[in-house]
Amino acid sequence: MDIRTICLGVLTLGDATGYEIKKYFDNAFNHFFTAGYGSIYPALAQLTEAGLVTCMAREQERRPDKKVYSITAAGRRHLEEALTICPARHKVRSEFLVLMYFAHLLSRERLAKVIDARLLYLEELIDGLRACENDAQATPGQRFTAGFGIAVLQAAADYIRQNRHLVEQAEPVEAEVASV
Amino acid sequence: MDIRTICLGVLTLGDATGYEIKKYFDNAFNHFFTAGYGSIYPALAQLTEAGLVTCMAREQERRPDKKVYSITAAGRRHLEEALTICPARHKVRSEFLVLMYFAHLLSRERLAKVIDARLLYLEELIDGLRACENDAQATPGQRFTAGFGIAVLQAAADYIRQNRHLVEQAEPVEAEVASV
DNA sequence: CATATCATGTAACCGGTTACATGATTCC
DNA sequence: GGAATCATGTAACCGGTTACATGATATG
Repeated sequence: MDIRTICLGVLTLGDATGYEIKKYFDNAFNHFFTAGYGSIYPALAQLTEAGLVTCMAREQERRPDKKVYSITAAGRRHLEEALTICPARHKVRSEFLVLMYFAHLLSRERLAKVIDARLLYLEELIDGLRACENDAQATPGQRFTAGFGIAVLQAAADYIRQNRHLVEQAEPVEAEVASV
Repeated sequence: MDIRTICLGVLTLGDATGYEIKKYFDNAFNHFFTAGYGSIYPALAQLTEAGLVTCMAREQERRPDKKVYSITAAGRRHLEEALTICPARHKVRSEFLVLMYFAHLLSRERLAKVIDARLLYLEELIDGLRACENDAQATPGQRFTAGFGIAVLQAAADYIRQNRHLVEQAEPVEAEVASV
């Protein structure tokens, strides 16, 4: 599944500009999918070319024209097809956990800093998700994914707090200069 | 942080071949970092060229020569530096959660199948991690990351079981043909 | 006065994935 | 007999990231 498909999905929730779609990635999808303007604008251009969305330019003074995209009937069909055949993977790429795995190669300061920063960030994310979950307007899917994020991120934070001693109490390796 | 750095890290745990390093990615790193041969072998070649590892070829009959890699002193220094300056991100890319977010666009069958498959896979992963966690030989970092995986994946599985009704009980959208 | 928001886009780059190529041995 | 394991590698591809380009308005 690529970013095009997700843009199409967002447009089923209402017409939107690229700028507005980006906000979905920053807010709702924050904890499970990311995309920058460098992906979204080209995706929208490709969708337009393929006839899966239409674009209405609204002139604005002293600003780039606002381009409001709408999904077409062909776009809806395409989206349903895509959501039916795409694999349902869940991929994690965690430099944080790599650092924990090799914790014995890090200085105590670095280790503590990395862990503290991670905990701080997790709390931020969780706070953001609570707002989504409590939104009365949210669809079931939106509530489910927000709740999922809260549950999983909270479990991560709890685990880190309760087990950081495992890596922090171990002796850091002194780059083979320890003896002699 | 790229795959080169992780290969270097694995080699601090003992000499290894590319094939053996792949096993780390498949077992220990499974839940937080992936890499295929197409990434590992070129990484090892680049590390060798940079003098960060050395390579001893062991001849084998009727098989490609086994190449055993060892980290050098320069490699250790490079690794420590890399682990000190690299960002500690944790990135998720979940097609599964995208599907849940747009659950109302999926058929009931598809939705149930996706959820069941995810639960099954989560249990598999957790079982694999328990073996790592209980390994008496494991370093603190290895135990920490395995425990982390168990905690987080278990939380995910529990959440899905307890809340799948949120998305499964909602009416699927009938592609705007519902009325008329 | 500086930062955030609104608003769109392009081009180069990079790194990882996938597919291909080869082939014997051992276990079920 | 078929699948899994051992064992290494290359080349094309693709998709997402980063950096660049532009610039007014509103908020603190």
